[in-house]
Amino acid sequence: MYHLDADSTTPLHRQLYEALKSEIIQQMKVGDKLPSIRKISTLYNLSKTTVERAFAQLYAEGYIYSRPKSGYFVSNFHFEVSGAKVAPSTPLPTPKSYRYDFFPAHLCKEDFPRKLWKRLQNKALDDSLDMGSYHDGQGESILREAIAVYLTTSRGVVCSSEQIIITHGFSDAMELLAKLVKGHYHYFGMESPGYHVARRTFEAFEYTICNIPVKADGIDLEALQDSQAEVVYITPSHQYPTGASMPVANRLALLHYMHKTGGLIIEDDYDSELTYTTRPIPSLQGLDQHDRVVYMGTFAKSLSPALRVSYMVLPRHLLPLFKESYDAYFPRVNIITQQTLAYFLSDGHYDKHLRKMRTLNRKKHNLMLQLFKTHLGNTYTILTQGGGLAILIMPSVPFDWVKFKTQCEAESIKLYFAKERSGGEFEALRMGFGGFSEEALVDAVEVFCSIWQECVL
Amino acid sequence: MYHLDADSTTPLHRQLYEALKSEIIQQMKVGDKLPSIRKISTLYNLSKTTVERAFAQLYAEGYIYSRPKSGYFVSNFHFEVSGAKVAPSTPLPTPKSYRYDFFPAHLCKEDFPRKLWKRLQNKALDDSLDMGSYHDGQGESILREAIAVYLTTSRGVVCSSEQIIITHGFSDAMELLAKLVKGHYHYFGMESPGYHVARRTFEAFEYTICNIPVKADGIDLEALQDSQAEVVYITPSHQYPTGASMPVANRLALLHYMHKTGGLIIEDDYDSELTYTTRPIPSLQGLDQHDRVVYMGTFAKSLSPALRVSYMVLPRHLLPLFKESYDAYFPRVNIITQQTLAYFLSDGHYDKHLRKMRTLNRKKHNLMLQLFKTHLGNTYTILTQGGGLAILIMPSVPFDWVKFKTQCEAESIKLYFAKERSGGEFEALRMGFGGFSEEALVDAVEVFCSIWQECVL
DNA sequence: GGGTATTTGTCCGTATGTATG
DNA sequence: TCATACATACGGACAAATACC
Repeated sequence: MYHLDADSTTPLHRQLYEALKSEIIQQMKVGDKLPSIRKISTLYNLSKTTVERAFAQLYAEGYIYSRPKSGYFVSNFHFEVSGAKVAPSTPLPTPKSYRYDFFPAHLCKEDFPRKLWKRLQNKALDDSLDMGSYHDGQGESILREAIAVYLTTSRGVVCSSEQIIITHGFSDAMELLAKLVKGHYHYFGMESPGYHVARRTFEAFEYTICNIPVKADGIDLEALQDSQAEVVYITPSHQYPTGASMPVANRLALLHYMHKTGGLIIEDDYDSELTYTTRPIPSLQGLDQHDRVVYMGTFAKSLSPALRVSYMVLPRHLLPLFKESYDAYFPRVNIITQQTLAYFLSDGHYDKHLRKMRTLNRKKHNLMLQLFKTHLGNTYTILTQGGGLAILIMPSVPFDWVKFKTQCEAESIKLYFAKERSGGEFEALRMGFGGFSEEALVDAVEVFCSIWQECVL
Repeated sequence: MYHLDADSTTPLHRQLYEALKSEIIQQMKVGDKLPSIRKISTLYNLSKTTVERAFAQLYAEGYIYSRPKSGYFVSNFHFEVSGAKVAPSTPLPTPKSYRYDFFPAHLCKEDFPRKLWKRLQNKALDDSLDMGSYHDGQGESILREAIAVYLTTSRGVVCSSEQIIITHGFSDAMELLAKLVKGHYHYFGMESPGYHVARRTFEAFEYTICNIPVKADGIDLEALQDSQAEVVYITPSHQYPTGASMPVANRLALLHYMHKTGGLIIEDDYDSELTYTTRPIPSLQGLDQHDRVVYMGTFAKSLSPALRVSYMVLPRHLLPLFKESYDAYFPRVNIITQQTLAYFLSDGHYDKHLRKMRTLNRKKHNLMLQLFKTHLGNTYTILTQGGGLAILIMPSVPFDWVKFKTQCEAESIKLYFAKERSGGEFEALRMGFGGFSEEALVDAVEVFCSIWQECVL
């Protein structure tokens, strides 16, 4: 006899379903006949449909089966009653939040064009944007067109929109590429030191990694030619993390070599928009005459890392392969975002925004340099400057790294190291300035510098 | 002698830079000395800084180098003059657009809650959302909380927010998982027939694929146990594409087997929200007592495929592995979208929307069934119904498939086949109704039916 | 063992309160 | 405020299986 409450908020058929289910699990055996619908309906004073509905649900889930005009019976299943519950998982570490976070790729939240973006995204959602369909997996063509125009005029990239693929970040683009040329290439040349995300992506797809040293003028071409690398990843404008810029001579030599060997160059142009002393250096892709370059760019550094939009420009000869293999129906970025960004670009807002960001960040960049000069005397060397969102710095005198790390942790300063040697000895710090306002930057750097001074031996 | 136009919109230093660059490339040799800054400035009546700036840019790009107090000289580079231009790429096929597209996963564009979404996304962008930072790579915690609540109450999934990962689509989730458990498992069990995207993802990561046949009650458990599969992908609520529902008995047996062997079950609950005859069947994950299930869900079928938001619920024992390996700073979905969706869920809009969508789609589902009955007589068999966004149909009489395909193409009808045999013989059609309005559906199905009738032999 | 009354699942139309727009 | 839509619940009609005489 079950207890059914007509006044409850849970409907009667639901209550009956639960009651029957637990009875079936606990009391009944396979093949047992359930009371007929009519019996239950009269017994509990319910409508037949109500009972019917409870039965239908039990049937749909496979607890019972019906023999028409005969009755419902318990299906053939066995519920484990053994107590063994889910193993208690090891407690997860909660990420600490820091007072001063020198993350080398943060932007200042005030610098994002909120109001404008709001207007544009409202407009995007108005314009009969079809939210019911799968769109072009390569990205909205209106956005790809806008990016093609930008790249051609501002970055010297030679391309058309059909070569562009919209991705949700740099690593997404790298994964796509790694998947695309898998089987065609096996050796992946990587700047060393270089951006670990690039290395890891190709590692995951089981390419053999060739580490090529980086010199003052970028990747070492002789070492590259001595290696087996077929696909080589480079950051020619502003090498990550050393900041080296690759001169035209090397660019041309690299292009020539890759043309000769049939290899591929991945040009990661991650922060080319942010140069503070000269105009941005035109892309390597623009010098390419033999279709050997995959160009990668992003809006993370110049507009917002939270938007999650990057892009990749494929060389033309890879397009047929791409069209064959990609999922035409699965875009990698939200359509509203794509449409909004397209407006942002084609209405000329992006150019304005870039100029503004360059000025703002140049100020902070110079401010940080100034602060180091004032507070650190001659105990340090600057390795990288003149662009991006961070300055690379290392001690030029004996230095107590261990104490330094502990102290910074104690003062809630989050640091980012450019290179970590096995012995726990650190070579350089990537000091990001983008995430701070000017006042906050002064504050943070001064705390940092006072600890630094204490650790000079 | 260059022509410099002071009235032009392009700045003078830029004009000079271009002029010098082309002269260097075309006329000069390595080591040649450039005219001094002063000489040029007097010759063209320019300020020294203007000339300096042009030189600085050429220097930054590596065309020239400076010997202090001596002059600027042409760097050691060689520009290819050989004509070999970019190979003309093979012309790409432009995707045809169809008059009647029976894509089995489209929704009706009018059904997306535009106004509400606009309001919520404006609110999201107001609420001091930090667009300057990288956010939680696992997904915004507020969204994960909201999804956890929904899954627990509506889908019978037992989970907390820390188990949830926000992805930009189903295949994204599958890729993450394939990468995560790589090395731990090697054999991937796949429903056959089944969703090819799932198979392909694990193939790309070099798992060995075991195809397990599907019977009327879902995947064949005996065949599974005879195979080597360690990780098995299933769609228990509504098998893709056959529509089979897995009874409790089989669910429990599968869970037991996977517990015994230490394997993993991937439960793809892609369209569980859309059931038209019964309430949604509770998830298999909820029956799991031994932490063996990875649950996958999506907003593509119920809200919008263009939003690009799906999610995955990891079993607890995989969390430490995940935390170690994932990129903490790279969310896979735009933060504004995540925040907006979080509001949509936690304010109760999603539940309402689901009810509405269920009703709308049920109508279209029934309408399509009715139209088939009226126009096709007894020449067909329905294989799947009662849920989702498509009905599976096949001829029950001899049928001229070749003529049918040609005719449909001629009438601009886009069809989707559930299974394509090697010989070009087709077994069943997946007829999507979600993308049509009711009127459009009547129109489309009638055209379809008239062609069908002509092809009955 | 065959006819009949009864039981049974199934299908269909309908009323009511609540929530939505 | 009002009209509509929807989930819930009700009862009758039908036909097949079953039980009984």
